[in-house]
Parts: sequence; structure tokens; C-alpha cells
Amino acid sequence: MAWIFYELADLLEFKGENFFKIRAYRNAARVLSGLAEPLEKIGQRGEWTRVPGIGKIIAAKIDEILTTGHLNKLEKLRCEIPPGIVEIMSLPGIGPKRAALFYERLGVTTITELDEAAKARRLRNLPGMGAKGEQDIIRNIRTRKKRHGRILLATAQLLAGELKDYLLTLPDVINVEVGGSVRRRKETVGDIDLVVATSNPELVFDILEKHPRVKEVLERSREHLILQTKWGIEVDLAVVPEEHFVHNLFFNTGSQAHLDKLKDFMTTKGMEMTELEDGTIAFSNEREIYKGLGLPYIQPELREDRGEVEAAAQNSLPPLVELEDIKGDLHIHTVWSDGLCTIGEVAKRAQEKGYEYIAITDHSQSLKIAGGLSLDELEKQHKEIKSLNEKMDGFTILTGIEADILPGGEIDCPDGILKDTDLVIASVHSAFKQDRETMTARIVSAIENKNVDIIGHPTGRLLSRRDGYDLDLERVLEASADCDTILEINSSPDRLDLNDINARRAKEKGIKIAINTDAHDLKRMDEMCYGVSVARRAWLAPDDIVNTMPAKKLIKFLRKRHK
DNA sequence: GCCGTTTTCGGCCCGACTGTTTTCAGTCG
Repeated sequence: MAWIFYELADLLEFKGENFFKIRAYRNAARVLSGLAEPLEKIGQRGEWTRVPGIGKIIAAKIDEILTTGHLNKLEKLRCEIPPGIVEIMSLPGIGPKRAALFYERLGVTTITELDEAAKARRLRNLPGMGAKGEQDIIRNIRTRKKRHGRILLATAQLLAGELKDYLLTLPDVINVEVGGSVRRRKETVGDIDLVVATSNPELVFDILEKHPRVKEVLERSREHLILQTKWGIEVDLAVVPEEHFVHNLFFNTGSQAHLDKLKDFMTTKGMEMTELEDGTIAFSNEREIYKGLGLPYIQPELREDRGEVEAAAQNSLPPLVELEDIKGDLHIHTVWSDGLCTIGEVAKRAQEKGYEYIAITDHSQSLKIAGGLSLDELEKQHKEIKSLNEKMDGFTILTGIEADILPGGEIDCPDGILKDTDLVIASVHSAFKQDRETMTARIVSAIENKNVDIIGHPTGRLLSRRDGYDLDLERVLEASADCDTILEINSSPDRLDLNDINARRAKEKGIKIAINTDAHDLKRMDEMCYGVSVARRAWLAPDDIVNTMPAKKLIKFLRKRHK
């Protein structure tokens, strides 16, 4: 439903429709994707217009989609506007005006055509364009193509889970597991691998081919089915007899580098991998496979040949953090700035999740676009939190702020206020294109600020959209270690920042990590699992992470920092 | 297109950057 409204907004933007109308559609899409309740239920109660951001007109469109399966207005626009235009507009530096210019003057309707036009130097003479712009377009298309075909873990996970649940309902299906890079929890994945134990592969294939998510069958053999889904994600289904399930899942999970390293390890021990590959031994679980190699179990997230086989051999693998170890979320936005929910709603949801505490960290005064809080508003908010806390039993709301690190490295909030706030996150939200030296000094200066507890999304990357800032991360890590400043693993599926490799470097330097969702609505509070996946891939144990502390300990820890 | 309301339409968020231009349009966060 949200995607439909986002696409509608994109197409209307190309047509030059009223800016506020477009924003209303985008806002509705954001609100819809944040709802914690099935859409049908709200519809049945006739309560659409009670949802903020949904008025009469959008409510009618939601009903239309729920009953007919599509939206007439969108279908019409799709006929009118070439399908490649939206993708062109998604290139950095290209909005509706330039996309329209290329389309009207040169008939460009796809990224490939745009690439050709740029290379033929046909763009530079258009109004507002020059040689530099042309080069930028060529470069941005090249970067885009490199990433092509990879999808965010969260998206893949959603589809994989849905298909797994569906397969489990089919007759003669004994077991289903998701393998490959989804099981290893890589931040982006190329395709979804499923391993199915069944006595009747033909039946499974025949039924799955008709699944509503399936667009076309790319390949079918006796043991494999490769599908293209309507989400643009390829699904590779391997069917095996029950007794071969575990060893197939093991090989399917990979990574190849991990398997190669195991093979080397076996050779040095005078063992052969072939027996395992043949599947002549029926394993009941993967632990037995590793046990057979004389190793403790290696978690899927670690199987990347980053020293895990050596560590396992020495029995020195860390106890990886689990989702259940997380006792609270320290980065949440509310209606006070650009979030969708009240502090009360957020706190209630956190309690349902079994948390002991949360920190409310809305934006600070200089981030006008996100409704950053003035100092007065901040004071009012902290008062509200204090009165809410008095009514709470066994749950604590910490006062907090996500303050901006200004281009010069100052924090946009006076020291006195930061000092009296329970938890201070400092993040970069402006002037992303500073040179390496300036940006590094800017962030280091925030790290050195005694009132800053956590650096939020430290590298600023947005997966599949934007590289991080130009940054000397080594210096950032050194400074964080020196000043005891905590670094964040931001769990938002398109951030995952720090990433696994950098978080592991941080741990090696003794830096503490906070795993936060940066949620702007109730649903996104559930994204903690993705941050935990990054932490596990970074070899992090519960002790490396501050928000595994029980409430009392964490509060004491923060008070000490703010002395 | 939504919202609020002094109920029927005006306001909605805004400053910085970039590449082009020679004063600004387009894009971005």
C-alpha cells in the first residue's frame, strides 16, 4: 500500500504537480508503513480519517486498493509516463525538472538511454547543464550499475519469511530453511536461497510457481527452481530428501570463503571434505557437522572467513549478543520532532517488547526540516517525560536529544542543557560533502565533547543511495577510544551504520557500542534485530554493548558520564 | 491533499550547495 502511494508521488512529481499534494501522498505512505495494525482492520472499522495524514481522498484510494487490488489514478499515470523515468529521477542530482528536460528535448526514457546521451555529449548543451553535470551522470550511473540487483536484508527477510511459512503449509514438506547470505545476515543480498526437505519436489514446484509473488520461472530442474518475484528478487529453491537437509543447508549457507577455509583446516588434520559433500552421513543438526570437524559450532553470521575457523579451533569464539540481551532502545523520535507517535505510545510499545527503558532523542534546534526542538520545547519535553516517569512502574524513560554536529564541529545545544539531559546523541545531518580532513576533525570534536554520550550513525552512509561522508575512520575510532565515547550501530535497514567490519574494529579498540533503531514510528521499533545482526557479524558480545545493561546499571553509568 | 478552524480556505519547512550563470534554478536533506 505504501509503495503504491510512493510511486504515485514520484509520478506526480515528474508531472510538476503541487508540491504539498505530493508531500501529502508521501506522508500518507510513511504513515501507512508505520501502522502496527493490519490495514483491513482499520478499514472495517471505518477509521481511516482518524489516522493522521489520511483524509477523505486518500481514505477512498486505500479502500479502492483494498477492494480492487489497484489504483486507477496510478494505472493511468503509468500509461502516460515511461516506466524508466522514475529510475532516472532517483539518480543523485536529478529531479523532475531535469528528467523532464532530458525526456522532452532528447526523448530519454531509461537510464541506459541517459548514459548513452551523456557519453555522446548531448546533455551539455541543454539549459542548466554543462560538462561537469554530464560527467556526474555518467559516474552516478556507473555506481548504480555496480550495486544493481542487490536488495536490503530487511526486504529479503520479509519475502523469505513469507515464502518459508507458505512452503511449510504444503503437503509432504518436512522442513524449510532460509540459507545463503540472508541466513548469514549480510546487509544486502543478491538473491534468496531456500532449502526444502520434501518427498515430493514436483508438487512443491508446481504449487510455488503459482504463488502470487512470483513473476516468472527462470529455471527448473529436478532439484532446483529459480524464480523471479514481483519484488525483483530472485529466489533459488533447492529441494532435497529429508536425510540430506542439514548438510545441504550447511553448504547452501556458505560463505564459499568459509567453506574453503574449513576444507584447508580438514586437510591439515588429514581429513577429507568429500564425505561431507556426498551427504553420505545424515546429520540431525549443524552442530554435529562442526563437531565432526573437531570444532565448536560456528554461528552463520560468522561464516565469512574472517578468522572464525582459527578462533573456533582455539575455542576463543565470543558469546554473540542476542536480540533478547537488548534491554532498551536509546534512539527514538516522537511527534515532538519528525516522529509519528507520542512519547506515551512509544513507551507503551517498548514495555510490550520487554524493554526496561528507552531514551527519547528528538532532533535539535538547527535541524529545521525535521522539526528540531527549540530550547524551550526541549525543556517542556523533559518536563513531560519526568511526569510520565512518575506514573511508570518498572520502566524508565530517559530524557535525550539527537543534537546536530554543526559544520564546524560544535554541538547545536548549550553545554548546560546537554549536561542535564540523561542521554546525548550527536549526529551529522548537514554539509555532507566536506573534505576528509574537515569532516574528520568535525566528528572528532564532537567525540571530545564531554557531554556527548553517543555518536549517531557515525559514517552517514545510506545503503544503495549514498556513500558515507569522506572520513578517516581510524582517527574517529582512536578518539572514541580515548574519550570513552560510545558509537552507534544504527539498526535502520538502509543505514546499518556502523557496519560489521567497522563495529568489529571498534570493539578491538575497546569502544562501547549502542544498538539503536532511530525509529520514527512504532513499527520501526522492531528493526532492532537488524542492528543485532550487524553486531553479531562484528563478533560483539553482550558486554560490548551499553543497552544490554539492566536499567539501574545503565542509569548509574550515564549519571557518572554527566557529572 | 491534509489540517484546523475565527467553517471553507490559507498554510503547509527551509537553508545550503552546486553548477551554471553572471543572478539563479534545481536539488538535497
